[in-house]
Amino acid sequence: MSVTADAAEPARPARVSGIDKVERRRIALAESALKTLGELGYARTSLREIANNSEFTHGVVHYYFRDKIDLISYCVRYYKTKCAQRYDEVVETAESADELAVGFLGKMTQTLVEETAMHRLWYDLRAQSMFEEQLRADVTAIDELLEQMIWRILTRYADLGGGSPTVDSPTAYALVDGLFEQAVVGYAADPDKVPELLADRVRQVLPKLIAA
Amino acid sequence: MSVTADAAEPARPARVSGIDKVERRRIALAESALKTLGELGYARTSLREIANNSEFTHGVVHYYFRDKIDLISYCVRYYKTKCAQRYDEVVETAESADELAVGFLGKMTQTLVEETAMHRLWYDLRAQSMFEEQLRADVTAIDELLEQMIWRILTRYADLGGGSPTVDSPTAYALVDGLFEQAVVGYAADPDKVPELLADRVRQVLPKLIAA
DNA sequence: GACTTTGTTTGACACTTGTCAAGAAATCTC
DNA sequence: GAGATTTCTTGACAAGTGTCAAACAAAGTC
Repeated sequence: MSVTADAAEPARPARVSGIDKVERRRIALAESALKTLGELGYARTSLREIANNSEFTHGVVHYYFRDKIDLISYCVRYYKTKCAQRYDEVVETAESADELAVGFLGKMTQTLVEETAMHRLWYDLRAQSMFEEQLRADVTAIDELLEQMIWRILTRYADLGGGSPTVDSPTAYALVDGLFEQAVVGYAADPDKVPELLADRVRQVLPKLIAA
Repeated sequence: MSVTADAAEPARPARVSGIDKVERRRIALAESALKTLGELGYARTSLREIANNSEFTHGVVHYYFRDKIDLISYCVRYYKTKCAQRYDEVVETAESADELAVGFLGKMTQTLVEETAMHRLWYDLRAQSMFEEQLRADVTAIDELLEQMIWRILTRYADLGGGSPTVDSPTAYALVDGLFEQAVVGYAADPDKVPELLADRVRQVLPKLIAA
């Protein structure tokens, strides 16, 4: 799936390198926008603020994106491609249930700490999607992606342990996501001990979701 | 605990009925504001919009609340008092684990359907609290309240079943909350079947959280 | 009934927002 | 290098925001 947004397309000749350049600009703008969005949240982020925190002017933003929703939507889709395969390596290399659990928990706490802003933004945007239908499609797409990710981990974990999951995929995702969101919210208020607590809790819960 | 907000207090003589009236106005404004907030979400709700959807003018809002944050904060605290004892009756009257589970699930799906807007708002505000420190104290207070609520249910459920919980209180809350938030988000996109799915999933998970 | 306090309306302020358009600058094409 | 095209800057617009203050109405006090 392409991350190309159907933005305002100024009549452009068939020049491939030019299209690439446009796409690179869009990505650069999206990355800058994501940084600002992650810090300020959806509500307090304006196009001008995004432009100020970037090397571009606010006019450029409107040149590459039709409007604000178009930009945010593009950002969300771009972001999606980054968090999809976060745990894939762990899933593939682990040779025992324990090893998988440890690797998973490690990556989980790592991304909690290192990409807090992105996770904050994700939960913000998911909440916004309940009020703004235009965000809904992109948000549910990411949600499905994350659900599949958790499901891959859980089924592999069950396989390695010689068992099988006792909950379905959406349930497993909701449970793990509940723990993770709790950690993200708690981390914003006071980072101390939150990663360890998250790891402990997920470690406690995982075995309850499979049976021999 | 009082829901009195430390708003702008115009020098007021010791007239008790007057204080009550002020408090009643605040509550009326808060209720009106909550209705608008629940529909539009935090980001898109302005003081004027709140005033328009009420019987008051926008000046009155500022007369009873110092500023926007003061109003929202008051609303959140007021809201808290309403969801605290939602399941208390069920917990007290249930005489078997099954009866408790059925009652709990019933109330849960009921509030999901009947108070969708409030739940949407709650998840929105919790996300906002990650960006706005002024909301944090009120949000964590509610989170603790909800956690205690879930814990009361789970321990009673375990008691009635002759067992005891196998997870601690924050974990239990995160798990149930994850399922509930999934339902709220899903309900906003497409209400069909969501309540039943929620009930099914919680029913599946509950037994996994206790052991004989 | 005059007077003070309390409550409400109205209109204004300074500011930010998204959006756009006109033109300058850079880049490409021949 | 001339001319066409793409990219970017700048400034403006209308609309909406939170906040506030002055005028007005209501109610309570003596």
